Amino acid sequence: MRKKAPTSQDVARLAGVSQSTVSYVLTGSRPISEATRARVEDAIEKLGYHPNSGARTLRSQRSGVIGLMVPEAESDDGVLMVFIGAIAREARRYGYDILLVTAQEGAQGIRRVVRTGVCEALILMELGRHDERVAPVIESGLPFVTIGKPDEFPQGSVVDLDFEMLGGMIVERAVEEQCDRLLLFGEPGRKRSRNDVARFLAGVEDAASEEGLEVVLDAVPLADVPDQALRLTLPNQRTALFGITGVRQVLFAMAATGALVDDTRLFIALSGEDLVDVSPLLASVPQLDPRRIEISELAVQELVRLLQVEGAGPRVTLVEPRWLEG
Amino acid sequence: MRKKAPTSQDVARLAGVSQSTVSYVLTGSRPISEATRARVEDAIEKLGYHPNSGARTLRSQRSGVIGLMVPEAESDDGVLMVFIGAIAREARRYGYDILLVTAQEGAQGIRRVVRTGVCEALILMELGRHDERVAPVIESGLPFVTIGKPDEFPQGSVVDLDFEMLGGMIVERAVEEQCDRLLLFGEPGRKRSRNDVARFLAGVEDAASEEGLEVVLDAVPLADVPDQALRLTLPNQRTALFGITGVRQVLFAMAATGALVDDTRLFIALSGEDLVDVSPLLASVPQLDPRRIEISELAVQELVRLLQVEGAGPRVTLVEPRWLEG
DNA sequence: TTGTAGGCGTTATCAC
DNA sequence: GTGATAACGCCTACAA
Repeated sequence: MRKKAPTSQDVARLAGVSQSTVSYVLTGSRPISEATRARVEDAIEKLGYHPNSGARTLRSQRSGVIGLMVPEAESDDGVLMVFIGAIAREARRYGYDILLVTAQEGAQGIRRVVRTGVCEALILMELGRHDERVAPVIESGLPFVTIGKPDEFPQGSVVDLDFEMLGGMIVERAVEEQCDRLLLFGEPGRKRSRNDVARFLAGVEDAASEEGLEVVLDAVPLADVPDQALRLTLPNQRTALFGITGVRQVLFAMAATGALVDDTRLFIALSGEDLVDVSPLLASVPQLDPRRIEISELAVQELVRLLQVEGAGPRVTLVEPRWLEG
Repeated sequence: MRKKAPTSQDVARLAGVSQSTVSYVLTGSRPISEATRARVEDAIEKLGYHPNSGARTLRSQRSGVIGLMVPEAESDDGVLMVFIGAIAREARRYGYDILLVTAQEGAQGIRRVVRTGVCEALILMELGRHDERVAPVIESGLPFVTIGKPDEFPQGSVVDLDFEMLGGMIVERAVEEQCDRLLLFGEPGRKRSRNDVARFLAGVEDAASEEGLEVVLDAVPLADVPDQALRLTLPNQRTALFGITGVRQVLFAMAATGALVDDTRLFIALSGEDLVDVSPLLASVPQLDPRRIEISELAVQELVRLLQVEGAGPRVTLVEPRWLEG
């Protein structure tokens, strides 16, 4: 048997004040004497009162809900879950809830959550280059933040990893580690069209030409990894191996061929995927932290700023990668 | 510049009917003549009208939002994302949206989304044995479905994998594959306290005693996998290796020691984690599909039934595992 | 078959 | 410092 939730009317009655006073206590939009505030808060506590979301939304035009546009997860995608969890938690810290909008719904879905007023702001993840969902977002006029830097985006704020710096950092590290060559896997060459990959490669190339480091792209096409893993290293050289995606496949193949053993000839560094689930052994491989939690939290904070600070304009925030040593 | 969304009033004006008629066209709760219905739908189309969610919720006490209680994702957890994505998509098919309620919010969070009326139903994932969040859910009287079978749960519906059958299936397969022993990893022995693990082991033990198969639990404690992988097999025996969690770690360690090669002595079968991201080589390992997508969809369908079918009672649905061959 | 009107529970503008 | 009161946009009896 579901009993009706108490209303502010009930609270008012119990506290012996008018209904509007209850409202003012809640919103704090008007000074209230200590005495009555206490009485009202008592009554709220006693009744277990929570303001009705529908009514509040209807009246104030603010739903307290942020729409999160999530990409279609292809098979297991743990990375995504890290973002989503962090976003949801951070949003709650500011009193907002997260509503999922799946990529599958497309532009139509955006239009729906916007027009119905379910969401008062949006966070967009993994936008394509010319994503059909961008138009309705901009048209809606709602504040939004994208995680992942699109090519151009003057209308909403952007939070992303500084991929260019990431490229510079791995080059720098390779040099420090006495390496002559840097092998990049995870198809960075072929996926150059992606904004983040392009920025990463730009960072690599800039730094490499400055340091005189040889860079080999797509040294290990993921499909052929098993065959090629042993050929990665050259005699009398030390080689740095770095990748952001496909890390597990590459390491697995290398483990199978025994290539992981010789660290006089091979320096491995990684980014992007959690490796402890692959093997505790890899805990000692230096990793460039892609800082997904920080990025998620910043995205929420930025959105809250756009929502709450009068006249706040969009801006771009790039988060610096960090070395995590085993 | 955010332009106000059109209201049903606007639609009514444009269609030359009363506001209530628009409402009736939308809800279908009253017969409408073809002529006016067409005019109204035209106007709706023309204005891009979507009914205001706040108003509808306030009036009807139904928000069209399902709360999804997600567990705290420890590091990368791709499995979770599969559930969440499938749940969100299926919910949309029935006109519902998914709102995230993080485990971190605890019982308080449940109470909040319930009392404020943001959610009209709940899906609960990964409940602990005596989860503090259960009480407020039951107290709320809202319909709910749990994914994962708790020990006892007469109040809400349950959808879960049939873990007992899973246990039987791996034993049966091991026997078919001429194996003398079945090694289980992923700490099934130690985690016997978990309901699903307990059911799985019960299934294994029943079938094994019937078939006369030797079963070894925790043969490979995950932490020691590298050392033990080679000792797994015995001469002149064929051994079946099966695990649900920690699959990647075990396989990686076995790859490194070369233990994967000899399939005359080893039969590997797995469940629970996607392995293609570890290596395409593993695509040929037979897997017991834990059917997460089906479970997610069923959970939503079950919840919709509880919501929409008058007098519908809670029920338990167990989904059968399936063999996926490479 | 359609229109009129009341109210869902808030917020916020008037008054006092 | 506090109390009435008018919307917010929709649903749904009640009339016609």
